[in-house]
Amino acid sequence: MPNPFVRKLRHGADLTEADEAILLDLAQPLRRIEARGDIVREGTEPRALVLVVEGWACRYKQLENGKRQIISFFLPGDLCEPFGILPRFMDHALGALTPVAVAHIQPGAIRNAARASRCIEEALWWDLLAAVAADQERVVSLGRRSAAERLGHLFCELQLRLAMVGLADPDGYDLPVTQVDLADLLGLSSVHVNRSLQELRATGLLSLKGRRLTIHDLKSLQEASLFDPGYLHTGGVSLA
Amino acid sequence: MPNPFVRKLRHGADLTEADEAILLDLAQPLRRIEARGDIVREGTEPRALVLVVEGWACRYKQLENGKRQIISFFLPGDLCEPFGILPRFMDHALGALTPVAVAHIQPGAIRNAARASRCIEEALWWDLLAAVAADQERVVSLGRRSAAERLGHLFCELQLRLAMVGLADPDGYDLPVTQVDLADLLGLSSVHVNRSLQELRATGLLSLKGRRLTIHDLKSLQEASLFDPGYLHTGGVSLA
DNA sequence: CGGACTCTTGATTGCAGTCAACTAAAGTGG
DNA sequence: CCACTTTAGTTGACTGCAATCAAGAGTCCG
Repeated sequence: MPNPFVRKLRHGADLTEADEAILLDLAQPLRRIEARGDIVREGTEPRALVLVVEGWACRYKQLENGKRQIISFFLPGDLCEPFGILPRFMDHALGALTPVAVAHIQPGAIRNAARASRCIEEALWWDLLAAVAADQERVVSLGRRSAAERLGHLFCELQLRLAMVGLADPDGYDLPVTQVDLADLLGLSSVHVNRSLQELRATGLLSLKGRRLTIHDLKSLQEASLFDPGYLHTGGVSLA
Repeated sequence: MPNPFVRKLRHGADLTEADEAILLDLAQPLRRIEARGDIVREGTEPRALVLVVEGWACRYKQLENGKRQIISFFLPGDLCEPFGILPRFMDHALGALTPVAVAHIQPGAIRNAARASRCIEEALWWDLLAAVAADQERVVSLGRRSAAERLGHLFCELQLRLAMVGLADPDGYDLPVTQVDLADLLGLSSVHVNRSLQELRATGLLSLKGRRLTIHDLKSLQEASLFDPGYLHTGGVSLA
């Protein structure tokens, strides 16, 4: 299986073999982090962009009052910050939800790759746009969707994103996170996540057993969760 | 007063006069939209990036169930989408909260400006990072902060952002939006916003009368709202 | 076979939503 | 200039979703 980063970017532009070689080169030396470890701690000065190659990670913030909010999930192939730039310091942390392997990339190297190939540039911008769209859709979930809708919506989103890197079957995928993680992403308590999951199972639209999520009726689940399958811009973008 | 776009970008890099001239040129022909009108409707194909020059605007999504969620506020000087790219279609709408004046910019023109000057490139990336950070902080608010904290946090954020374009006094600023708008941004009902505002006024940290917000004790308000003044990266970024 | 998570369930509490009525302010038009 | 309308803000009563607290069951793993 090719590198998930390359594999995902193919959805954003028609990459040539040369393009793919450049990208593959970027995603090179791997660092492994154990489950629940921090990839980058809050408040530190980042030295490189983080690309997730294996496992699931997240961006999160630990509040003074003890609560945790996960801002985004990162799947294999996901860049944890916008390409092209490094923040002066981390205003949030990057954490591993499962054991992960990451690559560290210099923004300069990515910008060079983008300059070298119009397709790479297009693909990277497309990826950035999709990441931003997913985060914004999370705002909508947190603000105006019920607990069950939030869960359903997330499951639809993950189905799409995992499919792009070949990690989803047509009827579901492995969901290697705990209910506490889901709660911290969706702004709920873990108890309420548990009850809402039961509610979803009761609809017959999906099953969740162990770490395996099976979606029996994606179309209906999307409707029930107010999910718009187009928002990740799977159709690409235009550099205009 | 100089153009707010230029004025804001000065915080992200040391722009030369030539840089500023280029940016000013981009922000040129103005289009006016009445309060509550749409700048760009959801589902349409955008033809240019939108830059807000005067007035307040927002990104929002209208749900099937009738609810509205505002995803971000845009102040004078704000670009409504990441520079450098156009989405194929709008998965959300851009609306005017007050009468606004906007400029339409071609992503190609912006990318050219970024290529022409390292400082412009740096400033634009810094701006993108700050916009993303603000959106992400909103996720934290929606997920894990109480109603009063959300309001207080927002007021602190706006103080900072407005100050960057010279639209805030040291002790407050004009807040030209309704309580319904605030509710739709913060994921609350307007009734609850009203009550939480009274609660905030009762603390003595701020007053809000008519369209004028006065912050009596910014430091305390920041602490009460779990606000981290550094998160907008006012210290700049590094292209590394 | 502990021990530590994770998940599940029950009981209770409370924050925030909904519904509804009313006030105040600001237009609008005859 | 004054009825009339519209919009924004305020208040009260009630409801309900989701948080919290607490305890028990299931699972994984050293």
